Amino acid sequence: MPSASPVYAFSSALNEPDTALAILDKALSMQLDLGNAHMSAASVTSDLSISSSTSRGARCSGDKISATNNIHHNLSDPSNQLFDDNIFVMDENIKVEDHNDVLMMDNTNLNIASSNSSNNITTSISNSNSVDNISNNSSNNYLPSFLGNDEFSCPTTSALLCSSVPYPDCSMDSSTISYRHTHDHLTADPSQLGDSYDPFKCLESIAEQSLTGNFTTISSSSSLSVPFPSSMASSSTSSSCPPSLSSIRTSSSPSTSQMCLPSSARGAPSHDLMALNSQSSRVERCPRGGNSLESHSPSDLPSNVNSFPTHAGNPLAGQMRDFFSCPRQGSGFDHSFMSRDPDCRSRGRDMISSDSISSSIPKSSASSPSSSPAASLCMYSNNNIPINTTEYKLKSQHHKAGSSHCKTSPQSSNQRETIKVESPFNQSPPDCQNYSSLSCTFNNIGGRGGGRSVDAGGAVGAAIPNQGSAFDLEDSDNLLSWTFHHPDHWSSSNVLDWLFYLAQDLGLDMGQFRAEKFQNITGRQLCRMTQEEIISREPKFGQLIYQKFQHIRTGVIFKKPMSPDQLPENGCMQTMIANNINNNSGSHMSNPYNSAPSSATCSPCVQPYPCPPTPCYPPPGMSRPTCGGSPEEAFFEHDRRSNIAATGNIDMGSYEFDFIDSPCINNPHCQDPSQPDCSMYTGKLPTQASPVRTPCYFTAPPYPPQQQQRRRPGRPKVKHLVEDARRGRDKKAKNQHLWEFIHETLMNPLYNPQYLRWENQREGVFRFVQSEAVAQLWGGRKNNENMTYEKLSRAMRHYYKRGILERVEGRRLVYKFSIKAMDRAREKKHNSS
DNA sequence: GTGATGTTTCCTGATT
DNA sequence: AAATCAGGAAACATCA
Repeated sequence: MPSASPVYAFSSALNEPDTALAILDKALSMQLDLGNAHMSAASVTSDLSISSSTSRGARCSGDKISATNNIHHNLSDPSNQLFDDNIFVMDENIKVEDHNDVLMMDNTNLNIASSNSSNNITTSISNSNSVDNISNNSSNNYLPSFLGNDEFSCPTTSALLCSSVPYPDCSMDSSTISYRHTHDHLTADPSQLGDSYDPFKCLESIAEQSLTGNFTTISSSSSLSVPFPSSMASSSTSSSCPPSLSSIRTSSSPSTSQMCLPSSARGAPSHDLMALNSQSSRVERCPRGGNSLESHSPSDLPSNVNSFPTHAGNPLAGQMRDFFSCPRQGSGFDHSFMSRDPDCRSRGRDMISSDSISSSIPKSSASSPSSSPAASLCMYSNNNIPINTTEYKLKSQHHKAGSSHCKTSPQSSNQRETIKVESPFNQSPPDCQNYSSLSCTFNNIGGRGGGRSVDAGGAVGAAIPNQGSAFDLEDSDNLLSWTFHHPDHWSSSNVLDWLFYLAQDLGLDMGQFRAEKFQNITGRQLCRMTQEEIISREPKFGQLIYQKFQHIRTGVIFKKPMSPDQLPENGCMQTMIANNINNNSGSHMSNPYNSAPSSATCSPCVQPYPCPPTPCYPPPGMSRPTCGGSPEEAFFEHDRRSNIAATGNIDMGSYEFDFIDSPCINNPHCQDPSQPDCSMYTGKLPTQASPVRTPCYFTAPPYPPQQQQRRRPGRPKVKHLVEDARRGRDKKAKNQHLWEFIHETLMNPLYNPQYLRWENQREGVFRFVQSEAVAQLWGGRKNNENMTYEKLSRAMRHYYKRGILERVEGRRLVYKFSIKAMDRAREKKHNSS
């Protein structure tokens, strides 16, 4: 513990609402990532300050963990007088996105708790009522080292600079810190700034440093503890709101919870979900869902709600990501793996397999399956334009049928016939391989634009993200990626997602859950593992894992595709999902795989059945003309559906064909003209006596492995397949050159230093910090979800010849812009400004 | 339609 | 062992 109470740079400033908001505004306008600093500041100030940061500060960090820890820290320090009885704890999962310069705050679990005793300080990290337990909880990886836990992420550079919070283990060195040469107050060692320290100037300087590229790198290896000028330090104020702020009492603990709103928010309904932004936006009831902001007392918090920081950002869409800082590596346990932040996890994923990259970065916000409180934050710009409201649903509050967005579905989903197909995996584990080419879709009710609920092995239902296409879901970090594939086709990351999903659903103690033992296990491998083997990896929960996995393996249920007349008029998937949920209001909620099995057989391909590429996988008993589109047609359908999902015009009544999982794709065997016709398909179902028609297609098992034709080198021909894909794409973004994108990303404090960082900006030397994450960003820019660092790096290497990049010998992931490229980048920036 | 340019995809092999 | 690097080859995307 630090010997003296830290004086927080922003604390006193935040005690003056106008000043606080001004600072925050400034930070926001600069798109500045304050990292932990702001939250730290917010957390140690009074409720008044928190109310400011509720709307503004979250943008800066999203790292509630440090806030909590700082609260803990301060409460533990009897000399600290900064607290009174009204402490608001900003929970994690706060994301703020910046759309058109207007703040949008968006959080899955905005828990505003208050307490008048330290023991009730909410921490949904560990769900502990005891503050002391927080630091002792082994599952909490994020505590500052001065609390006795080494797993703590250092603040960002800007946070270090602008915060006087002592981070003993977070040093600045020449590779991480650049100061703008001309700023006097930053040219010196920050620790020597003393009374000259000015948070405004600090912010300004950092922003300029980040955005202008006019740097001088200096070396400093000292740990940073910027002394705050005594003149600015002051103790916290009372719990009551100052005249300039109105007060909102939160629902769960009205006696103590109080949230001070900027005066502009006065009159807003106290129990409605709000976004607070006193200066650039107003607060109103959300028009769509009517969800309420729920304030939760500590006891209200689900035990597992914050087991992982939820990455709710959407970098692929060019939006701000949340600023969760990854836990630091290197203490014997790979916390990047534990982290549900895909950025943090990407390292772990990299170690797992490159084929799991597609889910490294979410494309859409989606609540964690276990997230309980719904939150829908609505922000309005000054011109009353609603800003990209994102909703997170309560389990019981999905899109209501008949809402303005959905017409009522005439057919409730539970009336659909379901078919239970005994999984061919229900045999002893070694048999799994015999059916390895099974390509089934688990994605059969939601379709594009709809979420899904899943059952992690018959556990419980899950909240369904209401937005995003199926592909979004797969890509997102909502732990549902495994639902897209048959267990035997799970990648190692699918396995991890399932494990974490299971853990969350069952409320397993993450501190004891050794999911990392399955880090390199694919679904097939898991399929082959005996109970003993699983238990040997995970002694505590191994049996449970085994049982749940067997449940999934053997309990695959497919639903019959709906005929057109069963579809909602406008094909609103949300309606269907809502109905599905509403009609499954029992304890087992809307589980597409858990419906009562039916003896009904799958009807022949109901058009517009998206058939798999033929001649490989027509559903058994189906003729090619009905079902068999060419691979190109199938691709068109796929692409068309993607577009539909993107536009919200959802075409209904079809299964999703799992292209990703299709063993046909890139499988020379499949394109063998000698392959039997679809109807002749010989793959066997476990119950061959009563073959059923399902969207689950079989092909001859690849075992014993056949001699596969070697693929010809080069990019495969997919002529005419991308016509649809072209539509609607942002040409400008799409045509951006890779090197320009890289440079732009480097200049963006949202991604630098988290994804990319300068090694020497003046020289143009930079390094990939999270190579796959950058690749995904690039892929997002180009609407190419299959982008990998491997491919990106190939494109980068082409630049060597063209004189855009220069080789940096001996250093992995390090590249260097040529002078020519740097000049061009400068020129471009100059022209654009 | 064509060619140029800039990737993208896949590959083999080497290096770290 | 896996990630990364290097670079060939070919296909694709876009633009002029």
